[in-house]
Amino acid sequence: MNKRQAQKQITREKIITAAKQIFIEKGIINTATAQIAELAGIAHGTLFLHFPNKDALVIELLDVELIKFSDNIKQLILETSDIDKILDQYLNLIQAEEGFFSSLARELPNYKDELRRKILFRESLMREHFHQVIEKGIEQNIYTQIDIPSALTFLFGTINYYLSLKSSFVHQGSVIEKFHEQIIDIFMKILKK
Amino acid sequence: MNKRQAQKQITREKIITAAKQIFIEKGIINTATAQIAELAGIAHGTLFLHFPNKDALVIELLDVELIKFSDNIKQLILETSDIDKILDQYLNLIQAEEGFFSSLARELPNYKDELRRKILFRESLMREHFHQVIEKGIEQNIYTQIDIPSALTFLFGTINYYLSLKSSFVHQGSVIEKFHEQIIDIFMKILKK
Amino acid sequence: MNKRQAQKQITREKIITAAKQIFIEKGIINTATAQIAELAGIAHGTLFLHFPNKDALVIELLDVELIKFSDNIKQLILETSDIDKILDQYLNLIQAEEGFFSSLARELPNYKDELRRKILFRESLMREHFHQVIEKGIEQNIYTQIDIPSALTFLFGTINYYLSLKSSFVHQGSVIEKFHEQIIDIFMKILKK
Amino acid sequence: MNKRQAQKQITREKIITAAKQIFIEKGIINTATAQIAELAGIAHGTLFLHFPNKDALVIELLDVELIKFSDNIKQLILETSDIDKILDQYLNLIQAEEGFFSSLARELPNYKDELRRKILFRESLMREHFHQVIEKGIEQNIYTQIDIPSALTFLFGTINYYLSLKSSFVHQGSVIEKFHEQIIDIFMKILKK
DNA sequence: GATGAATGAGTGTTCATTCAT
DNA sequence: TATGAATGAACACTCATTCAT
Repeated sequence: MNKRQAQKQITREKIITAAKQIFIEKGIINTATAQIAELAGIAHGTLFLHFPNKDALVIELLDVELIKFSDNIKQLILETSDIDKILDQYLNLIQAEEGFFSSLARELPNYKDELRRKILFRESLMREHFHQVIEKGIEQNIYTQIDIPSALTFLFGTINYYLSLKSSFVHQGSVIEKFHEQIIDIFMKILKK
Repeated sequence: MNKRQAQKQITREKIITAAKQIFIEKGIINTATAQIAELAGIAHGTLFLHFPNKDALVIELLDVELIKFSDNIKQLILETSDIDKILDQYLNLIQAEEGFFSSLARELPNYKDELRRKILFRESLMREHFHQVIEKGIEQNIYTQIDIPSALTFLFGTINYYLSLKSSFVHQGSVIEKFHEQIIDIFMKILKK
Repeated sequence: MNKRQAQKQITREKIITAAKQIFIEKGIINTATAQIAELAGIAHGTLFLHFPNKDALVIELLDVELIKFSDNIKQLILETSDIDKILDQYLNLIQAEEGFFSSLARELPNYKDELRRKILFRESLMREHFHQVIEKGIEQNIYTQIDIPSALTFLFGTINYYLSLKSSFVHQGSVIEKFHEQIIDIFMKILKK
Repeated sequence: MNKRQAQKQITREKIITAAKQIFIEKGIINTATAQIAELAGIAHGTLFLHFPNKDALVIELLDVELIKFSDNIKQLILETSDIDKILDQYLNLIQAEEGFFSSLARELPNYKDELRRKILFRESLMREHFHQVIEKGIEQNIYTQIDIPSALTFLFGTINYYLSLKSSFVHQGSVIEKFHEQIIDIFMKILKK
């Protein structure tokens, strides 16, 4: 990569970084592109040189984060097949980026169809991982016969609920940390024979 | 109430009715106050005579609906103490106003603190009702010893999740209807001894 | 009309007047709506209260002027049936609003289809008047047998050409005045037996 | 010319070619320089290495074309001195590049003074050719005594009118072809004794 | 000579709120 | 009490031109 390309990459990352920071602090929907540019330390127009429109920036921002997250999860599942350990690590990963996931949970229902579908597709990949592990557990007679998709919606729905209303559950600190054990307990209760 | 007050009341109700209709169709956040006024058949300025600002209108709108809903729930609980029957009826009530609750679930996380707190307070009253019934069940050795608040968050969180992402779960028709049985099944599983 | 309506009408006219002035000075296409509002002495947003968008303002502006003009022409044609006298008066009328017609000739080809069609429809009404008078003259054996539409296109085309390139034909003053006689002479030559 | 100069010349021609294509398709005024560069297959900045600004590019583009055209006309006039034959050929030449001349007629009135003057100077050379032929015809008593400049303005004005409003006269195909005969007929009528 | 990333002023349009009528 | 015209800051996006590489 020559200096030109490197510089471009840096600018692009400055935009993503600024956008992520704002996304976490107050959400992207109600943030002007001019503000993002200002925080990134670039001209307003420059933003549109790197992203054709605001939506594309949001997609990129979310994609980058969610792929990182997804890779971590895959790794996680290779290491163990104990649902409670996986779930424990999963919650730790969310907690590490809780600001991000909290914003995502809040804004997701308001995204345009295409964008929402994209994000939910990533989530469905994650569900897939969990699904397989639980399925194996059922075959091995560790867990009860259960409608796995419904059980997972309970799990993801609950986590989503905590995240989206985070500021109502905790004044500061992490919601996920606070309810970490309860989430695991209840979910394991659902799986129990 | 004299004639003037009566007239004022009528106008106020026209606004609330119009706002509710729009709230259900497309949410209030992305609706201009001018549109609400137009649908209500009043002048734009009149709206601000009855509500100091847009937020106050939203508060009022939600309060009216949620109180109605809450009253129904209270009634419900007096009639039976079977959690599955209560839950069944509870889901029916939500389904009857699914457009409303779907919009609420989508918009709630984006409301300003005060408004969100108000709404969640109403929800907490509902939790209270469920809490008592479950507690009694535990005492009577029908249900297992469990952290009731956490279990309820699973319940409300899941319902909220279905509602807020309704359009991703069903193309038309009711999400709650579609997942009615699963919700009850999983929740009863949580309570089971 | 009450005071409210009167005030609204005044504002509307302020916008039209400002728009017309700018239209004459430099054309509307390359003028920002903000500049029109500023010249009109109103807030930028107010402009869009009176016209849903810039195009609608242009349409209104042109319609008002062209209807005035058209009415004058109708009157003219009732008074005489001598083509040279009618043409003489026609050119006087254009000259009286030469700035306007010069801008119109310059911008017309660049308008969007619908708007251009609207304007050209007004012009076609004018052609109609001329057509009838010439036709009568031919029947009365005063003018030669000729393809009237083509002859009129020569007339309107030429006037349009002078107007659209006005600043290339005269440094100041009126183009139409300068070429008044030549236009009539050549056109009468076309009609001559 | 060394290799470097040759390369420069090639790039310059790529730009002109691309610009001409766009000029014909949709006019230059409403086309971004970036698009021209893209079509030319060069970097955006390179364009400004060859032309100090957008206007200079337009000047060059038009100059190249108009000189070609002018040379054709000169040739034409050497071959015959019948005005109707010259005019016939002249219209054929315009028709062969009708897209170009239509764009020119539409945009010309909106060019800045200097540019417009330059273009009109080329046109005046053409007028000169016609002028001489007609003058000779008058001396030879073939045509009537007439104000030649005015007559020519009728001719050029009319052609310009057809070209600038081309899309209003024909949906597809050539305006000039459609009105070819009428233009000649009327113009010959003007010259007739 | 060629590149292409960066600039920043400018565009038409929206909308919660105010206030004279 | 009701009206609705007016406000003006805010928005996403464009584009001719510059300049470090």
